[in-house]
Amino acid sequence: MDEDFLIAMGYSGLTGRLKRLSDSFIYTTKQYYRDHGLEIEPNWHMIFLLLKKHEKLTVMEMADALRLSHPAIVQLVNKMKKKGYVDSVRDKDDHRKFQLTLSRKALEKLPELELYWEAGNDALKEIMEQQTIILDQLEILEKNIGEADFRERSERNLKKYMP
Amino acid sequence: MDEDFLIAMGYSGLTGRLKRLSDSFIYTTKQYYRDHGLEIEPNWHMIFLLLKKHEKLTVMEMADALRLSHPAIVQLVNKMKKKGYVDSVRDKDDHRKFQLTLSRKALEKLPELELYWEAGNDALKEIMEQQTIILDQLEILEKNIGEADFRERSERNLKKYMP
DNA sequence: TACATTTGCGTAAGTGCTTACGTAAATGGT
DNA sequence: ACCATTTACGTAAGCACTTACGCAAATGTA
Repeated sequence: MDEDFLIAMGYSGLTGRLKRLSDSFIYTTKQYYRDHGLEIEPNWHMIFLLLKKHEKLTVMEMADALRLSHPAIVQLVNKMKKKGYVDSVRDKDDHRKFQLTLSRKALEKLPELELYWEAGNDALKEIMEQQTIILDQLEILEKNIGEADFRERSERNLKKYMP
Repeated sequence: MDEDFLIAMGYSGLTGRLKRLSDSFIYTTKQYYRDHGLEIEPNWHMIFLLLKKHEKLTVMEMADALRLSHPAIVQLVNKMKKKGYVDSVRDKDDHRKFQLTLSRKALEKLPELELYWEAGNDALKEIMEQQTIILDQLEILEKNIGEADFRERSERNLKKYMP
């Protein structure tokens, strides 16, 4: 059994492979951070970079920018707050909102963190063999899914098989 | 805020995009199955197809074929057993092992399930615009990660930045 | 201005993977 | 034949996302 069955499956192996690949990045990144005593989690760098660029954002603005659900952001940000990387201030005009910013601690740590992320990017480039094809290909998938997702398309195609 | 920040991030957005894409497949597939009253979960089709091909396998053999950890298989298979799709028989020669097979119920349902999977594959082909580039590109990533994973490579690259 | 609707955020429960650890059965060396 | 090591499987805890639901604040409408 030395063949990778998911690869052998062709099209229908794609979704499993995406999950497997994504997880492999997440878990090795976690290990990487832990080895160096960094008290951050794998996906926090999205938030760091987002807040570095936009200064302050609300939960919904972040969810919108990252195309994630708002509870995903809430969970992420809560953990970052607990570690003291994110500050949260209630909006004066709209009391439902909280303006989120990078804390002083986050700004101080940022230059160091960026070294680790830079090394990660280099690793990524190696793995991608210095090419961006996969990024472009993913963008096509994302665009097509945006127009009609996997469920909708499956539904339509199902009619061909079940009259 | 109409730009997709993960895409705008370039290389460093890749891992987040893989996660997002993978999840989108998982959740829409779950919805798809639920809409049609199928009592199966998104990733069970890997097991169905694997056992269809190999008749009977142990947990470790499956983990090996799918390149997943053995607890992943145990969890999957336990749920499938609970729904009556998988039978488990203790190996006569090696009492640590269990030989897993598709149940009678699974074999009866298989032809119907395969229609739904076929429609899903067609959807996937649409999303991929009838091309296999992305599959080939993923295989390159998988191969390179197999040789040295993201953590190892990051570690090596880190030395360039931290003398 | 009163009231229904929308919006922002939060919590709960579910899914699926991982790593870490534990136990029992098989294997291997002397 | 014994004991240490390896292998197979299982369980527990953790992480990251989702959908579903709830509440309070803002908005829109008559």
